[in-house]
Amino acid sequence: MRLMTYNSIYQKIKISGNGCILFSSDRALNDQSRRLESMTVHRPCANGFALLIHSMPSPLFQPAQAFVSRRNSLDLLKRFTETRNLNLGKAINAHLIRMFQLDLIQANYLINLYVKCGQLHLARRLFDIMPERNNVSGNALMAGYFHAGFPLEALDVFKSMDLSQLSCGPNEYMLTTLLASCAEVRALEEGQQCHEYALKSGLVSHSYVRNALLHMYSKCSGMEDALQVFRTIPSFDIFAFNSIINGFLEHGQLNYAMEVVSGMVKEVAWWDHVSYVAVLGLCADSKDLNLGRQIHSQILRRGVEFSVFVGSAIVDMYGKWGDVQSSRCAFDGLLNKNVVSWTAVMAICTQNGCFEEALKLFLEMEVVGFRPNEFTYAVALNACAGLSALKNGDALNAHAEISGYKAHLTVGNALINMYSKSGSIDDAKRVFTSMPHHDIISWNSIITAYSHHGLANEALEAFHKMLKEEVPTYVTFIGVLSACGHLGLVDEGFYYLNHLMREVGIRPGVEHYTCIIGMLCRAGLLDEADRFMRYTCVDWDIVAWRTLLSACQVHRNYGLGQKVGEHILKLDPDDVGTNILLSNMYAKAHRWDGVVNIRKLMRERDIKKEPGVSWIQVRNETHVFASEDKKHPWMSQINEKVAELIAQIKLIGYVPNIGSVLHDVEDEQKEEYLRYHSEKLAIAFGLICTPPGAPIHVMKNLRMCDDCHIATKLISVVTNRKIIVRDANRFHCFESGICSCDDYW
DNA sequence: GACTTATACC
Repeated sequence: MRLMTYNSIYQKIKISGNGCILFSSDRALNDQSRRLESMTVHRPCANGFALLIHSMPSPLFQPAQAFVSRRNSLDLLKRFTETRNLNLGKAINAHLIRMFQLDLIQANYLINLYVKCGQLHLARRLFDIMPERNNVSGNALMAGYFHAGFPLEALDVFKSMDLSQLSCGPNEYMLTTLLASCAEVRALEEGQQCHEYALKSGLVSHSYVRNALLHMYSKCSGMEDALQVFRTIPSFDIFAFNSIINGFLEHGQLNYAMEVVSGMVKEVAWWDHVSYVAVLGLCADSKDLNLGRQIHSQILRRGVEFSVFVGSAIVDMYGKWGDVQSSRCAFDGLLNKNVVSWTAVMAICTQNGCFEEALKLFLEMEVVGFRPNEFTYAVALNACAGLSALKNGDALNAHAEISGYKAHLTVGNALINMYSKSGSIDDAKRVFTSMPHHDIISWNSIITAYSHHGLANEALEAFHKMLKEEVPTYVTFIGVLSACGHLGLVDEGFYYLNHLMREVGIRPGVEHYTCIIGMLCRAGLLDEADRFMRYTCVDWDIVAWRTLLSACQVHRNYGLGQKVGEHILKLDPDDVGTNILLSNMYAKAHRWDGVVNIRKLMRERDIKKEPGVSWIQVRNETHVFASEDKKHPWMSQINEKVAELIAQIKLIGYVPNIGSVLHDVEDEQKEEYLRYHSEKLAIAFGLICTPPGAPIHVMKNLRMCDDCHIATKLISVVTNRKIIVRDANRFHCFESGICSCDDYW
C-alpha cells in the first residue's frame, strides 16, 4: 500500500516531467498523497514539491528517506528560475543542504535563481560559503550586481575571486559582464586590460565580447576606439550598429550618427526595437522632423514591437521638437506605460512651459498606481520651480523624503532649484548643506540661486569652495559673473572672463558677455558698456541690448537710452520689452511726447503690452490678481487692507509715484490707479490670509514697477514681514525696509 | 550543465 502510494506519486510527478520526492511517515504520506492526487495538472510539480518540502521541519514529518534526483533538482531549479519562484527555490536549497547534495553546478543554478528573483544578498551569501567556485558562479553574481545597478560591486566580485580557481581565465561570459561594468563606471584602464586579455585569449572573436568592447570604448573614451572595434566586425550585427549610433548620439556627433543610420537603411529588415529607439533619439536631437515622422509611421506599419522603450522615445521625440500636442497624443495612445513614459511626458510638459499639466500628470500617475522614481520627483519639482509653487514643492519634498528618493542627487539638485525659484533661498541652502554629496549641478544650482537672490558674496564663496572639488562649467560662470555684477566687482569680473575661463577651457558665450554688460552698467559705467558692446566681436542678442537700455533708464541716462532703444527697434521693431522700457524712460524724464510717440507706434504695429499679473499661493491654492482686478471674492477686504497699508506707510514717508502713471487724468485718480497694481493686491491678500510673521511670496509676470517697489519696502516695515517678490527679472526680498536688489533691477 | 552585450525619463 505504502509503496504503491510512493509509486503513484512518483509516477505522477515523473510523468509530468518534474521531481520525485519520497517520504516515509504514514500520516504524512497519506496527507501528502491525498493532496497530491487532487492537484491540478497545471502546476503539479510546484505544488507537490511545496507541500512536501514545507512539511519537513515539523517533527511529525521527519523524512526517513527523501530523495530528489540530481537531474530533477536541476530541472526544478531551472523551472523555478524561469517562473521566479523564490520560495520553492529556497526550499530546494534547504533540502539540498540537508541532504548534503549541494554541488557546484546546483549552487550556480541557485545563485542565478536568487539573482533573477532580485535576492542579491542570498546569492552573495551562497557564493561566499561555496567551497568551490568557477567562472559561472562568479559571472552569475556579477551579472546580478551589474543589472541591479551596482557595477562597482560586480567589479569587486571579480577582483575578490581567486582566479586560480578558474581552470582557465575568465570566459566570454565573464569578460562580457566585466566590460559592461567597466563601461558603466567609466573605467577605461580596466576596460583596456580586458581588451588585451580578449586579444590574447582569442575571445575577441566572440560577438558578445566584441559588442561589449565597442560599448565600453564608446562610454569611456572617444568614438575613435569604438570605431576601431566596429570595423573588425565581419558581418552586419544589429547590436554593434545600435551601440555605435548611441555612442555618437551621446557624444553629440549627430552627423556621424546619421551616417551610420544611412548605412543601416539597407539592412532595415534586421532592425530591432532598440534600433528604433536609437534612431528616434537621433531624430529628436537633430530635429529631423521628416525622418522622425517616417520612422514613426514605419514602426506602426511594420508592427515593430511597441515596447515601453519605443513608446517613450516617440513621446520624447515629439516633445523635443516642441510639439507638446503630438507628444501628449502619443503618450495617451501607449498601451504599455511605465514610470519612465510617465516621467518622459511630464518632462516634455515642463520643458515646454506647461507646468500645471506636468503636475496634473504627476497626480494622475499616482492614481493609476505607478510609483514615481527619482527622475519623476526631479521633473515635478522643476514644474513647481516654473510656477514658483512653493507649497506644492514643499509637499513633493515631504513625499520624496517618505519614499526614500530625497537622498538622490537629482532630487536634491531639483529641490535647490525649486526653493530658489520659489523665493526660499534659506530652504535652498538648507537642502544643499544637507546633501551628502554634491556634483557640478548642485554647485551650479546653489551659486545661481545665491546670485538670483542678490546674495553675491555667498555665491562667490560657494564658487571658491566648489573649485576645490569640481571643474567649473559654462553655467557656473554665468552665476559667478552676475554675482560680480551685484557686488560691482568689475576687475574680478574681467579676471574671471579673460583668465579663469580660458584656463579651464571654456569659451565665453553671449550670456557671459551680457553679465559683463550688466556688471558695467551696475557700476554706472554705461558708456564703457556701450563701447564694449560696439567694439567686442560678440553676437549680441536683444537681451544684452535690453540690459543696457534698462540701465539707462535706472541711471536716467536718457541720451544713451534713446540711442540704444532706437538701435534695438531697428533689430526688432516689435520687441515689447524695449518699447515698454523706452516709454517708462520717457515718462520718468517727463518727455510725454516720447511716451505718446511710442504708444502710437505700438498701436500701429499692434504690439500689446502683456497685462500685469501677480499671483500668490495660499494653502495650496493659487490666487491670481490682474491690475485693477475686481473679480476676487475677497475684493472688499483686500481693498480695505490696501487702503490701510497705504495710510500706514504714508506716515513713514511714502509718496505715491504718480509721475509714472501714463493715464491722462487727475493726480488723485492716478494715485487710485497705483493702488490697484496687481502686486499690491496680492501682497495685501497674503497679509490677510497668513499668520503674523509668516513670509509672503508673490510672483509677477512683468518687471515690478517703481511705485510698488517703494511701497513694498515700507510695507515690510509696518507689517514686520519678509516679502519676497519674483518678477520677470529677478527676486526682490523686502525686509525691514530694504530690498535685496539694492533698488537696481 | 549554468552565467554574457545595446535602448526611453534628469
